[in-house]
Formats: sequence, C-alpha cells, structure tokens
Amino acid sequence: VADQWLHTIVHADMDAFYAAIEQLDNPELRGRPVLVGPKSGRGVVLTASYEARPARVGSAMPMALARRRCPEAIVVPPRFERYTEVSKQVMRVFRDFSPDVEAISLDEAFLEMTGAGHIFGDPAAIGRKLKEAVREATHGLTVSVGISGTKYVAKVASGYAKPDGLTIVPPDSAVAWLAPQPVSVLWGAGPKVQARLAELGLETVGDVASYGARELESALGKMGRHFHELAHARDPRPVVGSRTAKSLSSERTLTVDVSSMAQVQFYVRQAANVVARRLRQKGEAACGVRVKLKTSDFRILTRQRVLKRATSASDEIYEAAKGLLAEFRDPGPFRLVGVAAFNIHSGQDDGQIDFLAPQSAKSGRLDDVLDRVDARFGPGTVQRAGELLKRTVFDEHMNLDSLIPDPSDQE
DNA sequence: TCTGGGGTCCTGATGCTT
DNA sequence: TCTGAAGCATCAGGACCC
Repeated sequence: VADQWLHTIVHADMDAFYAAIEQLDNPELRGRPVLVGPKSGRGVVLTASYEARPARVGSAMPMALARRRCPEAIVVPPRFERYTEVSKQVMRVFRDFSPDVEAISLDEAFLEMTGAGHIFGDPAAIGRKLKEAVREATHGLTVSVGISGTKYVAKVASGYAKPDGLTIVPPDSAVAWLAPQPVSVLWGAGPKVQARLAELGLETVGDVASYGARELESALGKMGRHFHELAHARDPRPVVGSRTAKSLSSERTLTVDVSSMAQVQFYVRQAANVVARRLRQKGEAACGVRVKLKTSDFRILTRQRVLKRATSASDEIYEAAKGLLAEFRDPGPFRLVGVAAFNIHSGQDDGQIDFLAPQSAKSGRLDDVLDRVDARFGPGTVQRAGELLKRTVFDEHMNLDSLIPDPSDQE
C-alpha cells in the first residue's frame, strides 16, 4: 500500500479566509452572513462567509448584486494587514510539517510531504494533524486539505469537501477519481476554454482523458496538451519554495470615470508613488514600466516601455508612465488607471549613486528627495519617518487635490 | 447583475539581427 | 547590394487564478 505513495503532496486551502478572520476578531459576526469587500462603489465581493453562500453569493460577484441577494449580510471592508499577519501564522504551521512549502496566495499552499510518513503517519494522519495544528495556532480557523501524489490532484481534492474538508486520493485511483468531475476543475480552464471543450462534446475530465491528445492540442494549442496530461493525473511540477515576483502593480477603479488628461495623470502619479514605494520596501528596482487603462466599456489598454536603468524612484517611474500616456489613442472615458513595474531586479536602486547629485538638488522636488533618502538610508526610512507627513506635504506641494476633488473622499 | 486588485502565462504581430 | 529566412526579443492583448 505504501508503494503507491511515491510522492505525497498536500494542498491546504483556508476556508473563506478573510470572512473567517473577521468573524474570529469580532464575535458579533459569528454565525452570521458576512461579505468582505468595498462597502460602496463599484467593487466585487472578495470573500463571502459560509452563512452567506446559500443565498448564492460568492467571491468575484459584484457587491451590488450580492447585497440584493443577501440583504441581511454584514459588509466588512477588507483589512489586508491583518490577513497577512494571520497568513504568516498559518504558513509557520505549514513549515512545521515540511521544509518545502509553496505559498500560492495568503490562504493557500502546497506542502511537499514525500517521505514524511514515519514522522506524521499515513496521509490521513498527516491531514488530521495539519488541520488541528492550524486550528490551534489561529484560535479556530479551519482549513480544507487535499492529499495525493501530484499538485494538481491535491488541489482538486482540497476543494472537494469544503469547508473543513479532508480528501485523500491515492495516486493509483486518481484518474478514476477525477473522471466524473466537470471540466471546470481543470486548472487553467476558465469560461472560454470550457465553452471550447463543450463544443467538442467534452463535459467531464474523463471525456478529456479519453479524447486524443493531438486533437486537443490542435483545438486548444499548448494548453490542450496540458489539459490532457492533467486529466490523466500527470503533473510533474514540483513544489517550489519562495518565488520572486516578476512584476508589481497598483491600479484603481475610480468612483467616477474620467476623460481629461490631467485627471488621468493625477491617478497615474498616485499609482507610480505606490509602486515605487513598494519596490523600495522590498529593496528592489525595475527597468520596465507599464500603464494600464480600462475604458468605460471594459476594454483594457496597455502601453509599456523599457528603461535605460533600473529605478525605484517615484519621479522616474512617473515620468516614464506619463510618456506612455501620450501613446494611447483612445480618448476615454476610463474607469481604471494603473501602473506596473516589470523586469524587477533585487538589489539596490541604481539611483542611489546620485543621492546628492546636482540633478535632484536642482529639481527641488520633494518626492525626488524622499526617494533618495530611502535609497541612501535604506528602504522604508521615509515611511517610518511618517507616511502621513509625506502625503500631506506632497499633496500640498502638487496642489492637485484642490484642482481635482476625489469623489471617493466624500464617502 | 454589472463586473476588484494582485499577479502569471500564452499568443500573435512586429521589428531587429544575422 | 538586395532579398529572404530564421531566430530572437519586445509589445499588446487575452485568459486565467486567488
């Protein structure tokens, strides 16, 4: 029996994570339907507590619709710092079970448990102990666990009996276990691919498994081959530890669509500041900048540019973004404005060498100087010195708030 | 019903170099 | 010198995931 467990991979997925944390921190919310998401405006539900789900509300649903379907639900704005804190606790528990933990998001991770049998027992015992350890460390949060021989099957298994589930799929029965499930459990098959598969008459994973690999590839490209492999429970991807992000972005859906270049520039400036600050906090710099606009009719437009040298200075990222703005031909109006940094290098900002260079002295820009303070004295210095002060002074300096009132400030 | 914000990866078009 | 093909990088868009 032990032989078939050549590999033991665990997928652990916290149940309704954000909503569960809100209920944990505020006893009044326990046992009641909770929606985590923006209270007003044009947002969507991030997480719905299990009490709300019978009313057919779930994540990614427009908040307006969710409130109509579940009027008794309590809407709670998200607190990402808190979720990050709890996530760290949970990940620490995972690392007590395995040195190889691959975090997928705040609430989800793979654990490589191959060969851990004589420490923790068989897969069922591993699952029970992991769930208990998470519950104890977090004072009551539940996690759903799936265990199999590949990442893919472990992932599908963890979602099989949510919430508080434990599903074990022995590798030699994985193909049969997957077969009756709908194609929507194929990782990477969203609405478009599912529609294509339906056209081919494929409804279950078993249908995909028995369809020709070559035909699937000619119909769906590279992904077709991939789905065929998954349907046969073949997934050679290893559990990999910390991965470094390839891009970093900040974007914002505006409360009211905007058309004027001055307004768009204002939000690009804000986003550039956020991106630059986060780069500096991580001690990283980027030599690519991308601007993203979403039109009122939901078309997404992007323009990008490679910089001559890596930077984490707000002004440099903003100047690049402002230049890109001129390349958009669409007059708007736009509902979303975003800035992303890509080609990220770890290590110091090249800009630090000119910390006191004449250029920054001449420009006299507050933000420019603050960037160089961070570069000179270490990431986060300015933030520690007072984010609020920086914000206030910057806004006054730019004098933009008086020109462009932000409707969201009045909410 | 009216659609977030953070990401990743894939694809087709295009342009550069050899 | 001109031309075409191959190989590669970059760009914009799209699909997908949590």
